[in-house]
Amino acid sequence: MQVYNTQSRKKEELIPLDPPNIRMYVCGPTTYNFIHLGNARPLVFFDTVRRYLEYRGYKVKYVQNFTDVDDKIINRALKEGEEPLKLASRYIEEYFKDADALGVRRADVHPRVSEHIDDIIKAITGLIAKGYAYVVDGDVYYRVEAFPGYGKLSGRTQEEMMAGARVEIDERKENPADFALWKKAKPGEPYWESPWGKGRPGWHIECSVMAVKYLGETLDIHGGGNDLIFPHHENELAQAEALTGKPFVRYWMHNGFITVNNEKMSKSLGNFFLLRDILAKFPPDVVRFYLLSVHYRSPLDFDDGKLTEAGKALGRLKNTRLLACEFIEGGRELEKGLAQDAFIEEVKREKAEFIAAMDDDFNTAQALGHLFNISRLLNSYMAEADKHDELARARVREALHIFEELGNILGIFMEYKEEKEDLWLDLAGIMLDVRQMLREEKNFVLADQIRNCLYELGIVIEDTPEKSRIKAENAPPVEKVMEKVIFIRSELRKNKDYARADYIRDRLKEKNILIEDTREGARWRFAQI
RNA sequence: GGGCGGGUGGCGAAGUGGCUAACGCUGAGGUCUGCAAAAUCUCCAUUCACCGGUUCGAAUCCGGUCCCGCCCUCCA
Repeated sequence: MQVYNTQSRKKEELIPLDPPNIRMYVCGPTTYNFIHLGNARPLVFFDTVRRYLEYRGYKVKYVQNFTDVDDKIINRALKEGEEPLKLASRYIEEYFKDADALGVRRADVHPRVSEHIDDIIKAITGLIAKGYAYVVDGDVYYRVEAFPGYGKLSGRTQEEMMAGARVEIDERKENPADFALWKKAKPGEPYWESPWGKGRPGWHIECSVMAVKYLGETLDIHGGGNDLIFPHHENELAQAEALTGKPFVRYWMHNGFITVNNEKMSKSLGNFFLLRDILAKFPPDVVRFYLLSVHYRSPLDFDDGKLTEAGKALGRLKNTRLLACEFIEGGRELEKGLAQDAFIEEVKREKAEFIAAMDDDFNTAQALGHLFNISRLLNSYMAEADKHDELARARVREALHIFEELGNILGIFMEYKEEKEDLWLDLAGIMLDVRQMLREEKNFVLADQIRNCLYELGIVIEDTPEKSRIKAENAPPVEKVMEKVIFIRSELRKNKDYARADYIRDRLKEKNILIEDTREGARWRFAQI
């Protein structure tokens, strides 16, 4: 496998320190708000990396931190009159709601800064002892000059950084590039006791400490957004290597930014999208699919139109899955080997190419292309094949198995909570049955009226030789569906088709719905039990 | 100012020396269908920002020009 390493700026063969183990650390959010789309990209991408590495036989230990001690949290807590740590922990819970929705698996460890203050103090003490840090009036700074490799990740020299530096110069620092390991607490701020007085950790030290604590002195993969390269990861590296004397990370991976109308997403521009708001408009699998449809190192532009398009594209894949499931329904499992033929061979070729694409620096966009190819192969095969042929079913079963296996690496085949029990489906089913009767007696006018009624509710009917199927993006409210049912029944009565009108009434009764005909029209209610 | 990355069809987006430049969306036509929908088939870039160069051969390598994004400040 090839992995692009930010530090060397080229793709390198992935060789873990201790195969088959892979130790992976990804920087998690600072929890002072709901996460936004920009947070979602690394989440989904590195979750996919993890799934793929596991698929390839690696044993992955995955750690993702929460920064729950930070100036932004303190400021926000101050405004809202809440305890900073409580606020942070509240948003950690909210974080999990969003991440779960996107199908992001929980990390093996989710360490929090607030629970590692002792480790951090120990690390800072060690850095001071080794001459890599110094104390100034309750603050502790990292001595950049003492670490010769400083700048090797972001690829810049200290002189270069000086050139365009906009950092205000703190006269107490030995060198303007020195950064805080420990910050003295101002009045009213939360603090922990330390050898240097009351204070809290600086921004970068927590990751070095927690990564080493849970994964060892050398990680295989360390990931995060592009913007973390400098200063965050540069500083993490400087701290960790100064302390351990070992290489901190073998492969640095960074994802590109999300833009909105080709502008960086930022609060000042007012083009900030909370994941929560997006998930209110689009299903989570569509969001996940969209994030993976562009190579992770490229910028990804966001707008509703693009997500709508992604929804259609993903719909193709999901439809294939549905068709294939229908095709193999009820069939027996055939022995392997029997099913081999040119079709299966082609599917396997696409699978091999999918894997080749993922092996090449996790090229999810290209991998998706091969998934679409399998989709087309399957659809074509099913269109030609006889679903009563056991052999054909066995082949479809095998192809579907491959299709789902690959889709699950990307995490785009989410199982929605079962809607089978939903009342609207029963109601639509009754309508469908009535429509079928009407079609059989060639009453297409009314049959089409039923289809249109359902369509207005967002329910699509597709007729096949065997049966008709119902699809809906979102479950329509029962009241709306009942409105249509009553309307159709009244049309039937107008046509003096009382048998069918009664049929509807009887079927509804089975579902505990009573119809009462009045002079003004019918009304309905749930039967008392 | 310094550093990094990028400009591919109507749109999105892969491809980094040689197969017909993937794949998705959109559009056109055909098959299927009572009609639809879904599915399927065919078509839609002689061309990869521009100009030079290297090479038998370049979207892909080199040089230059123009444009865009990101980092250098909290940020995923």
